[in-house]
Amino acid sequence: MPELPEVETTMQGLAKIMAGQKIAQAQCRRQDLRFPLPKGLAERLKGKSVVRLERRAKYMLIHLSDGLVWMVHLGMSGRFCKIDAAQYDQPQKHDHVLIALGNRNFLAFNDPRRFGMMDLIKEKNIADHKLLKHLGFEPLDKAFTGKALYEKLRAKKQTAIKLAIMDQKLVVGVGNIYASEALYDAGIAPRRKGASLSPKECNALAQAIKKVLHKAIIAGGSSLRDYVQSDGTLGNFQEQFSVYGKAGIACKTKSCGGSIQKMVQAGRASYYCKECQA
DNA sequence: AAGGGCACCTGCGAGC
DNA sequence: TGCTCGCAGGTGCCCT
Repeated sequence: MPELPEVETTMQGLAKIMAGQKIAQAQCRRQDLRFPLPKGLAERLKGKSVVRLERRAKYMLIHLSDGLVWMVHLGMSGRFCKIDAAQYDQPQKHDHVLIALGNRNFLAFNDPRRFGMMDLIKEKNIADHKLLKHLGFEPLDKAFTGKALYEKLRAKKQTAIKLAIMDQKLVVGVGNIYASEALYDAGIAPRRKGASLSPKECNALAQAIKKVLHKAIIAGGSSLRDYVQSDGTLGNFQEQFSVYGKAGIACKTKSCGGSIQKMVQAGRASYYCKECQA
């Protein structure tokens, strides 16, 4: 479910509730998420204060007062819900980890498919973490430019461009939805080989990635306010999709006369307009 | 060595 | 109405 915008808005929502607060209590109800939860997670969270939160790729890094970092990935179906004391005592079906904060706020990590993961690591080891050290550019960083993308794609001779931009080693945070959206915006066909893109096309694509992610963050942020929503819909952003999930619908570039096509790449749905994307 | 495919799970909607 | 099937927004790892 969550791509970078959802993780970013979830983290912003969490920050409003958690930052500066003490974790008064925690409970883990299932250990078996994507990976087993770190040993003694609940006990190790208890009594710590939340110093600050940051995002790296689709990982949320929650810095605690003892120099540990609580690392959370939402997987496909994970979300944080603000709950009340009653639900803390009687959690819902997929509430796997629960937190009671010093300010009498309660949070549940709910994840039906259990593709989410958590870890607890030392702050100084973040950069070396197995799941973090291979990550590529942050798409919203200044360093992620068309030139940088072009150079990375030199090494991606045979890979279709859609798969290349979803490769977290190249650029992080672009999932299946925003890959289709960004390629449409840049006018590039999803099946093109990565290495076939010109510098100009790489520039258009890098800008398109930034644009679609930024727009989604704004949409999610505006609907988030002071509670943690993250049900994946990001407010009304789905209504703003140009191609994702719109097979058979007329392309919004009316003059092209095309309609949105659906195909499967590496087992995942891709949406595009064959008139507008070459 | 890079790239494709699979596996990990549950829920939901479409179709019969 | 109730079942089965296919599909879902992530990603590490195995196999070729």
